Amino acid sequence: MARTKDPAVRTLLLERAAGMLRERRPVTLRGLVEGTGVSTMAVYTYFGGMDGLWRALRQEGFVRLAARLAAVRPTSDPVRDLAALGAAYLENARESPDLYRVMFDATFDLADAGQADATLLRLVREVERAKADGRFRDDVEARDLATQSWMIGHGLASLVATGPLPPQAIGHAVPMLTALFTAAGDEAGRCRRSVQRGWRVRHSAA
Amino acid sequence: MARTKDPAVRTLLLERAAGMLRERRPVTLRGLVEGTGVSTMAVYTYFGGMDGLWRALRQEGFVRLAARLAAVRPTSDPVRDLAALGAAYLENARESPDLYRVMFDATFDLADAGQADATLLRLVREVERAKADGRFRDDVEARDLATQSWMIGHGLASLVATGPLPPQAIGHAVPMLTALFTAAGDEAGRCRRSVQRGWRVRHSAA
DNA sequence: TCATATTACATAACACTGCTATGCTTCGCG
DNA sequence: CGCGAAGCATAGCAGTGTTATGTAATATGA
Repeated sequence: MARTKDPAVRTLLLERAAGMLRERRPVTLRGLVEGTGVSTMAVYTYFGGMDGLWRALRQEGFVRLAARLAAVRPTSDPVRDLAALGAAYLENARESPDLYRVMFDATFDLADAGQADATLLRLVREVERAKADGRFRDDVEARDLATQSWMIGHGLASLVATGPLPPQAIGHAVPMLTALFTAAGDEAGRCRRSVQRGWRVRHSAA
Repeated sequence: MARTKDPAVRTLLLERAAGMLRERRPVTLRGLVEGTGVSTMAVYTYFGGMDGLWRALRQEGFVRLAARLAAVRPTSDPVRDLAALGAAYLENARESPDLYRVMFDATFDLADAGQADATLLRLVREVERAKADGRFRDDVEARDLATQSWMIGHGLASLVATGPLPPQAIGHAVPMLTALFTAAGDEAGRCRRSVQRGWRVRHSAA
């Protein structure tokens, strides 16, 4: 029909926006396109406006998060893997706290809800695997326990990313997840070892 | 020295800003003073600018939260009271979710940190009372357990206020707090009953 | 008591924001 | 081919927070 869009411009703008976010510079329309050679209108042709850019940025954040969770290789210990997923979640939030805040500050879009649901599904699967292994009681609703794990992760990530809690407070995740999984039926000592092992994988190098 | 400030104007603006926030209207400088008879400069003489207004609004939010927590009358069961504090916290967040978001969205100020610390102190005291009653183990750090309770409350309040989780998800607090307090040493059945009792006080009427 | 200085406040302008209207250019497709 | 639709640059508009300037009111010291 007519001149076609260049996908490179889209990723360029997205990358640049993420960079400005990381450097704590205000992400503004004119500041975004400055120096790139493209005009302010590009933001409208590719994102439909600044709202669309923020939406795309949130989606990008969820994609990165999903990649992080996918990189957690399952072992023979599903409870360990649950803790490893939590560690990956928090590591991701700690590395780009501003992006994390963008993901959860604005009121949720339907597209965001889908992305968030996909990441939650990863946790649900792991809980189900733990149930199949007899680690959790049969009456434990996988989705409930996954949601509760998420809430712990988000509460921690949010309070650290926003400022009220110092970064080292992330360590609170270990006893909290242990308490949650033990209450779900796992044997206390074994649970603690599993959680600590899953946690260390991600947080020992840092 | 000169003309003196009228404190009524300050509270008027603050009240009006809270109202606009509640009605989900954008809180803007000109929109704030429109119809009040006062000029835009009033915001600068009383708050030093919009940033100051937001700061005052956050502080107001913490004052309301503190009042809510103070309204929780201690009983002979400190674990029940801990749950009641959590319920009050979440009730407050649910009643004015936008104010809650304002309190925790922006990066923390020192003044906000002080306010937040004061509310946390209420939890610490309650945990210490439970320890004195022998409900929790002696090696439990009161401040740690209080912080963890807060994280659960905030994670829940944040995810509900922002949108990813539906309001009924607030019920997750009961099993989570039970798991946390049980892990701290409280006897499982008794803990569950205490938490449920403390929770019901606030959430049965709603 | 009264002059003075200081403060509150109103008006208007400024720099910035996101956005849109208007052309021009460019290329896909019949 | 050529026509028309889409990308895209320019400029302008409405809105934002902020600041400069002038004026009126009033606490304070003599």
